Amino acid sequence: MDAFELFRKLGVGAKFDLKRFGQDAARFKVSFIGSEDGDSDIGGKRKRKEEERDVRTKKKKKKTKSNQVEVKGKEATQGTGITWTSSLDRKIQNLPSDGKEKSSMKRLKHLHQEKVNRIRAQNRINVHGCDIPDPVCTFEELQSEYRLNPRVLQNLRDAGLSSPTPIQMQAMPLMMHGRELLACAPTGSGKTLAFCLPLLAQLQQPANQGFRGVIISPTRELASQTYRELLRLSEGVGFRVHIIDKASLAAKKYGPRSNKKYDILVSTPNRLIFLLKQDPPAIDLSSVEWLIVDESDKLFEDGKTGFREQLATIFLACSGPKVRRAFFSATCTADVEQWCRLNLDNLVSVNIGHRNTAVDTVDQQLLFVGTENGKLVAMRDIIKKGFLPPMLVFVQTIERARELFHELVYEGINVDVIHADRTQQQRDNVVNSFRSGKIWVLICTALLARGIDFKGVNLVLNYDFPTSAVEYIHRIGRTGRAGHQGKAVTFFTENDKPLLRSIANVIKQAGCPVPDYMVGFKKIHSKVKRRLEKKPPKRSTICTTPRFLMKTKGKDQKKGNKKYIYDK
DNA sequence: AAAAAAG
Repeated sequence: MDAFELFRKLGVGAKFDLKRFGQDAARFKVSFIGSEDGDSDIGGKRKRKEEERDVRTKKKKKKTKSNQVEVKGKEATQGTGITWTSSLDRKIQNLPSDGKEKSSMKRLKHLHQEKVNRIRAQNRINVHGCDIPDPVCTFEELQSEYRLNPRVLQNLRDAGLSSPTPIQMQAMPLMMHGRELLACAPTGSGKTLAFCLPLLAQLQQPANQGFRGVIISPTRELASQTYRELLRLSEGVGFRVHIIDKASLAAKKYGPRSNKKYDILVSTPNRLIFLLKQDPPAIDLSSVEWLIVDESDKLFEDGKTGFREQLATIFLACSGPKVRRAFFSATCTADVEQWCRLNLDNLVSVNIGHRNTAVDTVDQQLLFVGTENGKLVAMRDIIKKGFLPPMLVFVQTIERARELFHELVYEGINVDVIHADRTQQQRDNVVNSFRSGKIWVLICTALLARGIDFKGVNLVLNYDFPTSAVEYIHRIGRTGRAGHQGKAVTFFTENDKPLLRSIANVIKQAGCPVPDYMVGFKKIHSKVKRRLEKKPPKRSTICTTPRFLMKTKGKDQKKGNKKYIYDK
């Protein structure tokens, strides 16, 4: 038996008290997000934050105490058989033998810690928090250590996945220990699997008590992608995974008189809220054990029409005593981190590599195109020179997406466009055609900027300059996924100067060359930055057809004509 | 500015 094996044997025995944990969390939660009077403002006023901090300190003390108590028997882990390695200390203390053996145990422990540190360093895993379980190095460990259904493991192999990515190595054991976490890992590095696998492992098997896992995504396209991923993973295991496609139909399916025969729900926020707000509520989330917020920084977006309030409503609806929360994204704002530190229970944060950086598998270029009209010229140039499809083209607004589509549709290439103003049917069709290669060039808004995993996108073209470095990172993350190579070209004009510096820095940090003068630009004030995110620079219309050739439609031509001002 | 419920 090698040292590591011996260590593991010694570590077995201490059980993690989920039940007790859950009750604490329940009390914790009520005092945190809102209250009975229906205040659902996440992380609202400073005053409340102060109170919360007090509660938190008290709770921390309590936790430490309960951690030392080894709970055995029925109520211990509710059958998850989780090992809690921190018990090794106690075992060493209690060893009846002489000091010699004791010190050799200590040496073993030290060696083990060194090994763990090495694994984390090699995989650029940075962790923050108390009592963090060791990373796993193989998917098989999920079966041996955490009782993952062997069929799921088989499904993994069938999908050609052989070993976990860094985020999976660390996030999976954390979730298996029921730890609330904030995870930040690059685009295309396997975050979806990092929460889907432990979710399936923790739920163990189908149960007829309503939804126990909920995953929230910012777009329907991402929700449906995650849904399909879950279906594939859980094939043959019997979990009932659902997605809300028609809110009105769903009301009947999940309402108070339903049979509760479902396990996992994937949804966008508003559809879920629509169900929650019915009287009586058309869905019950009180049995939820895991609430996973994908693209968490996006869903934390504040403001009158932001997602944040919606998320708060959902948090409150997950009122069960066992609810655990996990946040995943490629980018993380100080805001989200602050909220998690204050509101999550004994938070662990996991970062893979440096936060808010672009992947280095994308060859990134900035291209000066002079004026708005220069973009169209440069775009046609790319097409004329020949490019390797599929290509994704990002623009800033729905209107501009439409305009660019009209300009390119006659170029003899297979081009289509997707944005939130298209029907669900159209959106689904477009995504499917792009996936199957029927469309070579897909023009899109921020709708496709996050999370979407198209295999083998060869070029991401930022036709319009992104409004922030974060948006840039997500857009170009549609290519260069899972270690593959990708390319991104970003057009810029004189108008885009304010944000040029911050995006040039992202590019430089990822190891791609940028002209020195850009990085030398003055840093813009954060106030200006925020304003740019909300109000990107005004761009003239995308159109090359002289006005006298334009068809006018109906009586509204005065309004219509205004759109077609010829860009000089 | 985009996204998110139907209709």
